[in-house]
Amino acid sequence: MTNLKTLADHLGLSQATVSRALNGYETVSARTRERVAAAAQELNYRPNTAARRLATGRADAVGIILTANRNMLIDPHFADFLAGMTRRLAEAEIDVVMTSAPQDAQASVFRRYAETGKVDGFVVSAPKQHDPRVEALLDLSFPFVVHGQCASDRPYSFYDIDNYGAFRQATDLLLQLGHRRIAFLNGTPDAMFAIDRLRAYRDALGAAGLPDDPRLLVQVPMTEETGYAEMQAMLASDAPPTGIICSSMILAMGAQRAIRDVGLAIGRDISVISHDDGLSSLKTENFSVPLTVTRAPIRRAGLEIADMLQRLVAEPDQVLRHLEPVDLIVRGSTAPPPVK
Amino acid sequence: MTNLKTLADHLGLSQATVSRALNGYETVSARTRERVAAAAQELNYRPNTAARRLATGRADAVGIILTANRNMLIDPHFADFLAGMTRRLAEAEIDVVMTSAPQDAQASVFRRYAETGKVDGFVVSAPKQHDPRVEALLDLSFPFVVHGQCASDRPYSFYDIDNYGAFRQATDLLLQLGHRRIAFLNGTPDAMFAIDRLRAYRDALGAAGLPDDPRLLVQVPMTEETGYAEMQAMLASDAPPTGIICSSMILAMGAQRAIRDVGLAIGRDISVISHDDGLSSLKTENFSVPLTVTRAPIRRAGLEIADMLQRLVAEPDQVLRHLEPVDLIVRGSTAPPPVK
DNA sequence: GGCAAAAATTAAAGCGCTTTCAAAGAATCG
DNA sequence: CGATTCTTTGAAAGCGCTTTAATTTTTGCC
Repeated sequence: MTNLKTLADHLGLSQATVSRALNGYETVSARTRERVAAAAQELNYRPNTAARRLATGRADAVGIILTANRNMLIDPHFADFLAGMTRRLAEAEIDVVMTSAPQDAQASVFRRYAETGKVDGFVVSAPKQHDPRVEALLDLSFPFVVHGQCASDRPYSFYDIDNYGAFRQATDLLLQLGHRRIAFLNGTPDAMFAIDRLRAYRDALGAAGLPDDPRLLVQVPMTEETGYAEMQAMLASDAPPTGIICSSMILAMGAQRAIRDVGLAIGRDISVISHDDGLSSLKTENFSVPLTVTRAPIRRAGLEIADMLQRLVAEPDQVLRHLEPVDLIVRGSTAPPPVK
Repeated sequence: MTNLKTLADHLGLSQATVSRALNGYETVSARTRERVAAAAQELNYRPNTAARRLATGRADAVGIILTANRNMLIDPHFADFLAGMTRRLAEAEIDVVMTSAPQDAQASVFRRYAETGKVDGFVVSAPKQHDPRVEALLDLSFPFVVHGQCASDRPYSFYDIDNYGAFRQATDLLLQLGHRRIAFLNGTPDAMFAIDRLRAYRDALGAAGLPDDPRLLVQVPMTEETGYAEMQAMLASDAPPTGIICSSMILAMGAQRAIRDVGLAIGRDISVISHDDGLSSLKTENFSVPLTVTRAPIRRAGLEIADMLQRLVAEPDQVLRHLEPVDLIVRGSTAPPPVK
């Protein structure tokens, strides 16, 4: 394994010059720079990462900490997001360092990774309303971007989609079509996005002068199974909804199955709107009836957060906020409620 | 940020002693060790990762390189695997370093990561039959574990499930039940596992004296959509299969949808067997008829590979091979073919 | 040709840790 | 009690790179 010294000796130059030549400094003559590049190639020289990190203080890496047991990675949303982010960071030769820690150890692991210099920045995924990870990183004033939002007194950088706007629009659409019994199949309210979406749903109903019926609000883990079970239960009740809004495609898939099971037709007997994160593994085409969706590709979040993180690492004392607008795409799954 | 020097000065000890105390060397007196531990706690000392790496030569990290564009991460199999591996490695304080590179640059990126000392080992996912990544790592004699197998002249470490055995069993089961038109919905034959499985399928048919009908063999990307489309096509043909074997649950989901669409009943009109990787997001319970499966939880692969990698890093000159047996679990989706 | 300024190069310090080798102190023993 | 061994600590040399400050070489100009 050739190191800088070997390479420098081979060239009859000092390590300093060789280092600068390889890092593209202008103070090195063009001729030397070429010679060095050629020799580096020939001797297959690769600068040692640890040494460079120690010297520069940069890790050229960002961290992601998975929650052990509650595996985010399994969540297709997260996988899609991570894939996008990793790809973008790779372009800048920045690694993604991943580890796993149980819920209650998260904040301290974040701190350790920051303090040992393993990474230059973090992305905080799936924030809770009051998130200790965010507070810990703020205390350290360590660069990080939250994917989503939380409720902190202090300013912090985040990328989020306009959850409120999206679900307000969705609910309003069903209201305008004449629906009065609109159900909401949401994620569990520990996640901030679920809280924002619920607020939008309630505001819309309130503005239309409708009470909100607790039987029409379901906040559950976003799996196909629960979507199926909850939809089934609602359809079996005295006063089933004529329209339903789902917080994710996965839930919508379950709901769709329940609806089909009882022989109802989506877009005729019952209207369905889902939020669509544009998951590559779950296209809207999968649904027999094209779905009306609020759409915000999650992959874009990965790309954008990669960029934000880089800017933040370069210049730590700024606060970056990005609120991505969400489109409402109206397709065949929404229609006026059937006349009784 | 307190460093070793500060801590040592604070204690009135040398850096050497403090370092040894923190790393649990026996040559340090118990009393000193405690004092040091207390002071480290108090001053919130964290050893700098880069410095430690430079000094020890270990990175305490293993690498994963995603293929840009063809995103493995999206594949729920891969996500499940990675989650398991990351968790296990985290127990040993080993990081997972992820990056992304286009197909044709993969081997060279592997090399760079090995040569710069960014990681101590690799896991090679989704191996092709002739895989340049494996050859590159063998050339470097760098520790790595292949998740799956490939065809190399040289010995290498791998973890694989017994694909041949599993699909031989599955095919034999259908044959024993009396099926004669058995279809195989496989992944694309660039992946080694698909090749092994196809061989098993063909051997089983051959041993039963059956010709293999090319119309019953489909090798496609493993998505729900293609599963649906291909099953639909087969069912619409002159001589539809009475039994079908699917290489993944995702394909089986698509097939199931196609079968249901034409009004057939799984386990009565048509038998279905799928391989089940035990994905946490896709339980066999999702299927209206409990599925007969060849089962090998992919999460176990993550755990086992994490262990193998650690052993390999500790002692590089060994070759580890693990062939995980696969269970055939017979449930309601298989039955004798319907009598005409 | 001589001198100042600019360009190119180098020596050496430093990043923060581990580890070898040496030294000092304590304990053992004849 | 001095010689010997064992235990504990310390000084200092790396690990392989970057970068500051100093030095040498070139260039430009009168």
